[in-house]
Amino acid sequence: MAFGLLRPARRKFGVCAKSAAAVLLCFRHQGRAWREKLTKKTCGAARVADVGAAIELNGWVNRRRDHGGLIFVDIRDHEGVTQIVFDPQHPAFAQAETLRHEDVIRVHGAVRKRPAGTQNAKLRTGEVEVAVAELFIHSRSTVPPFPIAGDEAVDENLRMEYRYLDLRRPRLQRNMRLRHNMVKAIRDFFDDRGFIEIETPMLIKSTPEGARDYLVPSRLHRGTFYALPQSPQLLKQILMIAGFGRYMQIARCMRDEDLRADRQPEFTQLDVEISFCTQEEVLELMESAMKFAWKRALGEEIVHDFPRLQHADAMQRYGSDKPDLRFGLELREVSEIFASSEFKVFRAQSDDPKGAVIGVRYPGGAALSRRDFDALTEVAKQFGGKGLVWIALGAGETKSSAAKFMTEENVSALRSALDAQTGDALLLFADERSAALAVAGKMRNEVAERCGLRDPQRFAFAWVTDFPLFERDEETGAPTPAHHPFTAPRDDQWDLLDRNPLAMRAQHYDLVLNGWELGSGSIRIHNAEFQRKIFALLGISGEQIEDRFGFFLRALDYGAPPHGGMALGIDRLAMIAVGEENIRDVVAFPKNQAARDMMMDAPSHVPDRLLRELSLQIKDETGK
RNA sequence: GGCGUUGUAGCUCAGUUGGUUAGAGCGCCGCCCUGUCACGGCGGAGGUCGAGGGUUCGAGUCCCUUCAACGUCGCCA
Repeated sequence: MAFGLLRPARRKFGVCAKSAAAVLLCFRHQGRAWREKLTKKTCGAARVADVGAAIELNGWVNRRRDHGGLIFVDIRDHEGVTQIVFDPQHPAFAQAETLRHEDVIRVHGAVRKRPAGTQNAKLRTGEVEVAVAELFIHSRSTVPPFPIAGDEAVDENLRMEYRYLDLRRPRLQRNMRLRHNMVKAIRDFFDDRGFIEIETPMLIKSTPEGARDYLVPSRLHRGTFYALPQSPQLLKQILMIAGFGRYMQIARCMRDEDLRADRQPEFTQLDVEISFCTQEEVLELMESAMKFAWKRALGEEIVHDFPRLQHADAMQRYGSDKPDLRFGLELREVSEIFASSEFKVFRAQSDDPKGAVIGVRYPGGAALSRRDFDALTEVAKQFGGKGLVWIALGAGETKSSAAKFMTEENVSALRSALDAQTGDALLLFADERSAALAVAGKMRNEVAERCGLRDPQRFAFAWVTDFPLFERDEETGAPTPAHHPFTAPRDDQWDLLDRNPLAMRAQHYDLVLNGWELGSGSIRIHNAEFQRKIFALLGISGEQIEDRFGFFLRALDYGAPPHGGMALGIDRLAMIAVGEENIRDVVAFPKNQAARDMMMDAPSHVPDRLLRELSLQIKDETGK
């Protein structure tokens, strides 16, 4: 153990009198002229054209190759890696022998061409190297808990606890840079088109609907709370009323809900709002913004218009309001095939107008074993299904979990309905129509995943339009907003509000990318009277309306322009663009699944003094 | 809150039907090495097998409880 203590202590004072003397010696040797020509460069900069130049490099020790008589060190910074060479005759050699991973150094030296045959094509700087004249050690690193130089898999616990080290690694360096480029492109795009970025407050009023609010207790008004914004929705509408016309913001939003791979409690939205606009204008603008960002940040030209699907159409064809259009495998309703079937479960759904039998094709699925299909059935149950019936269209024979009930006519009708070929399998789901579509839609994605059809290098954007204005609350049966209560219905449908609100279509649109919902937008209600009617329909009393939304309704009373806009999840956008499957990999300091910051260890207890100032008292930490 | 996966050296992992002293690669430490670039060679240190309990002559391995991370359902207007 004594040795273990001695060693770091010695290294900590590595910049000793002896090496300082060596530095002086070095400068005397090189002469003043050389020193004056010294230019500072990044570690990704040196090229053959720089040969002979005197340069300064600062960075981390990425790798060290000690040949005893000759030491190579790869020095790394945000721009790249350069090989530096220590010659045994040089005074800095002894110091170079003490360098370890992640030590931070500065070197002065001469760029020189590498000897023939020793160039490294993997490095941008690989044709040259720097012959070190002087070494200065800015700081030493203890041995990192995981390797920094590569991108090998590391436990998420460790990565988040040592986030600054994880961020040093190539993958997150690349991800954060690409995210920046994308956001920069978006800002430039909107700036060019006359939008201005306006910041909206983080401390706002809690409004009842939607996600759970993060609350901030007020010291000056004890017993009351600010809420952190779930989105700047009402503020941006008020900015339209305030006459700003074209607003955008890269806005932080907070929602206190459970996390997922694509959800963090705080996240970033591209928030856009425009006065005097139509839905069509918003779609065209946002589509152009995406194309511009893709070109600038990824160098990829998206030439085709984004496909547009009506909500009902998306549900019927893909069983989802965020269909993944990288592949086909459309769902087909095959209810009528079972109209006179012996198969009671399917016939019941076929006969019931609310029921349906939905089929999905599984390319090459006939090769699956019974056991595989059993496992697939379990997956279907996890997706909320009652199960599934499978038909394997083998070359020799057709097998099925419902072979007893399946006639040859049934099979051939299904086969043609689903455009299936020999070697495919068919998966059938019978349930209430919306439930059957939902399960089949999830299974469609699952099948595509298994067939390798979800290529992360492909980007399939799509618009989903004509959402219903309201959905039926599953518990109470009452109408509840499909989007939010400020969404305008189609202009020709206001008369339905009193008669049949659930039939109303909204001027509401979603942008979808590779099966992820990137964001939603709508044309908003700009008439206080209509807005009051919507609140009333949602069962909010007059008193509550005044208490929660009074400020907003008053604003609407002073001449509100027609307006609409959209909000896009920047984190998700970046995640998909860089090909990650987890949002944490495009966020510098993410929270874990339990919403903890593992690096800072937040949230944490606070001193009683702070609580007293806020008139707060913790009653029971277990929350029971 | 429910369900699932994972947890063995600093890291990534292996560990057979329960059986002697728990292994490998990388990293780390020491010595050697003048053209490497995942440098190489020789030697060495390093383990609460997530934690607790149980079954057993004997548990990394079987059972129960629990903790953590991740995924997912609920939730996310």
